[in-house]
Amino acid sequence: MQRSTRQRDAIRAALQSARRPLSAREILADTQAEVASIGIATVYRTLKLLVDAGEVEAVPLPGGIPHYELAKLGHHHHFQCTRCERVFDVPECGSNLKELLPRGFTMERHELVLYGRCAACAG
Amino acid sequence: MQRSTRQRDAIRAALQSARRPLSAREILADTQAEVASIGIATVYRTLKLLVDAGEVEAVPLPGGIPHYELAKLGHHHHFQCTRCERVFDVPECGSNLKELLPRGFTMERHELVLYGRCAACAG
DNA sequence: ACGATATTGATAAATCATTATCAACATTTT
DNA sequence: AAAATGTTGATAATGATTTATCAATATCGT
Repeated sequence: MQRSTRQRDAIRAALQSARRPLSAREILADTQAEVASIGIATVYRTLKLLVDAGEVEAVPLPGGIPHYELAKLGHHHHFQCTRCERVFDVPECGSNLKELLPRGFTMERHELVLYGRCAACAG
Repeated sequence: MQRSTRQRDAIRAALQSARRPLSAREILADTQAEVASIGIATVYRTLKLLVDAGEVEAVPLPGGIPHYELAKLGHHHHFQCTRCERVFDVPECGSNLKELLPRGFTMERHELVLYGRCAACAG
């Protein structure tokens, strides 16, 4: 049976309050304020648990490590700051991507990642 | 001074005839027809050379390894087949992505990758 | 509170793409 | 052709993320 632990609560809370996708290391850093002894293994284990439960989704990034965010945010895309490397959510792009496909190809999903400077790093 | 070798010619030829981005391993496999003894180190070394020379561009993929294609193909996007993993080019999407940015963010570039079945795998 | 057992944390190990090493070899220059 | 040196290929090493191990600990049902 699955148990409720301070570590798991802290990881869920970190994902909820960040309002942006976090890497495993970011989650570790954020949760250490709540559970000082937490280790990286627990972060990875819990992320796997939450992803398998459908509570969290992995965000794959071109040339980067996966980030994680709460599932059920609706379809949207991501922005990664080229200076601080943080990832942010941006709204869906709306264009009809299926029109781009060569004949005979079928589309299941798409990933769009914008790169640039976030507000904090733009100055 | 830089020398012309069978290996380098084979790698250039593979990238030219593929007409789609290739991974290092795909390039190795394709060039072994021409130079049976070619090794993976030579593929990586030559790719680095060609990228530095501006002749080839690396295509970063979400959750995947970089693929390589000839530079100066103009702006476009990519499609990766979820079955055979091959990557294909698709035209630029055209929508105004800057509209998606939060206030204060600036955009430098973007990566769009479509996923699905290619014509050969769709059946 | 107790017992059963799920979970944790430190760290060793696994994974895997990429790079470094270096003797053998190929190419270019003389 | 011979010398000089750039290149190759096998493989060891690297680097970085992720997973496995296992004794110690925390949680939950009784």
